[in-house]
Amino acid sequence: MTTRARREREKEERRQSILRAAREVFFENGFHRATVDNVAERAEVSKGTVYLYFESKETILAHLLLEGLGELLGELEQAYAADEPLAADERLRRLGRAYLQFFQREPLCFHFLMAMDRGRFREAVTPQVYQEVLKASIRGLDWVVRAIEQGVQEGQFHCCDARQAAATLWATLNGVLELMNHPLRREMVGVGTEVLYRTAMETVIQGLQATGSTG
Amino acid sequence: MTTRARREREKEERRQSILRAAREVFFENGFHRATVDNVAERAEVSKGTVYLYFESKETILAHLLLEGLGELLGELEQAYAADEPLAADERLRRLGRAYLQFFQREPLCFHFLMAMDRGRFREAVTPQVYQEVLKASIRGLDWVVRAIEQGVQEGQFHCCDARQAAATLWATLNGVLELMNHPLRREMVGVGTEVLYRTAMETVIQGLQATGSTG
DNA sequence: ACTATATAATGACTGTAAGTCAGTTAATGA
DNA sequence: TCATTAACTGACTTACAGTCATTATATAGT
Repeated sequence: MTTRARREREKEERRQSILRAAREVFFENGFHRATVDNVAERAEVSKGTVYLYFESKETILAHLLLEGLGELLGELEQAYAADEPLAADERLRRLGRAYLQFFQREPLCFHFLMAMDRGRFREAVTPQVYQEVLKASIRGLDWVVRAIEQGVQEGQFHCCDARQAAATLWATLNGVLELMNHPLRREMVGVGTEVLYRTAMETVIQGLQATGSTG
Repeated sequence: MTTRARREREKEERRQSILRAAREVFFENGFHRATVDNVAERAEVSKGTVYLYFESKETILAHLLLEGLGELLGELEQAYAADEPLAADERLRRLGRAYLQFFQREPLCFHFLMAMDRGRFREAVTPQVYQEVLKASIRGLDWVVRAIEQGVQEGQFHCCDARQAAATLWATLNGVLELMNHPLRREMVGVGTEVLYRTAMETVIQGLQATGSTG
């Protein structure tokens, strides 16, 4: 009975084609202007079918985010690893840059990641999906934690708690991305994303290197 | 013709009472679950009247945000000023704390401030209102810039561009607030808002104090 | 006091889009 | 071939933002 296997494969393909359609439609029109009917049309299925595969419009976006986070994790791993042995601060720079570049490339992911905790989304997405997103975030943060722990062992960093320090860096990068997301905000700071990113990164790294550091 | 003046005062009172009603309803049910009918009912007017005073549901929220930002600016001013002369780092700590406490007290404001740049809101709010929010943000940031400039002059801080450094601190605090906004994220970092705030603040301050600082 | 005019307020109505479900179609296996 | 199950459909329901023709109220002139 190999039919079962084929059936499942076909279902997975449908699912993927709906996700692909959604990615296109959400990207073209923005999430809130895109309709589920648009997605259904693009995927060449009926609206009912879309709801057979996903519980809500927000859930579709959540699964796009999960795909994206999987990719990001791979890129963070690559950034962490290196042919030659690396100093901890250099590892952090590489991780930070990978993070920044990923979300500049995938603005949908960033938007949803940031909006996930809020009203409409928090309610529309099942706890399982939410947990998966968190798990991915934690795995991402772990690369930063690891780099910082290396720095502490090598005597380059002086923070008490590597996880807190990692969270600080993470919060900073998110803040920078959020701040730089809109042209008017950018104007307000009077400097481009790249420059602010570098400033923020170096400031935090130097904070970690300072003796008597708190984190 | 003093009637004109009274008329205008009455209109302003209506407006305020709608805003008050909206604040209550949005706070109780969350913005996305609250309906404009709810707001109208609470304010004891019809829905049509609400739309006579505000262009959209989002615009109401935007005006609540503007009210809040006005308050925040006052508190930042208070935090900056002091009876005795203060060191720059202490000024930054006071500003940061005021910022944190304000948004912990007014989660609606924080949510909207963060969501403002995104789809639905960006489109629903007129450029004027958006500009006003930005102007308030800039005025807030200016206090931080001022404190950092003081630190540079006193030789405590070593950054090239005070505005960039201020933006870094600002981004960091926003990131911390965002991160700590949800219980599950908090669990992920394994530490409370207060502790992460302090870590982040001290890390950035030490980064500014480090010689050869970038920002 | 009476009436014309302007201003403010109303709520039934419209439009849109998410989400549902009774019914249809297609595939599988006996 | 036919019965059974799984997959799919799209017209329908529901909910809510936003509109606008109509009604009510206040003001000013006579």
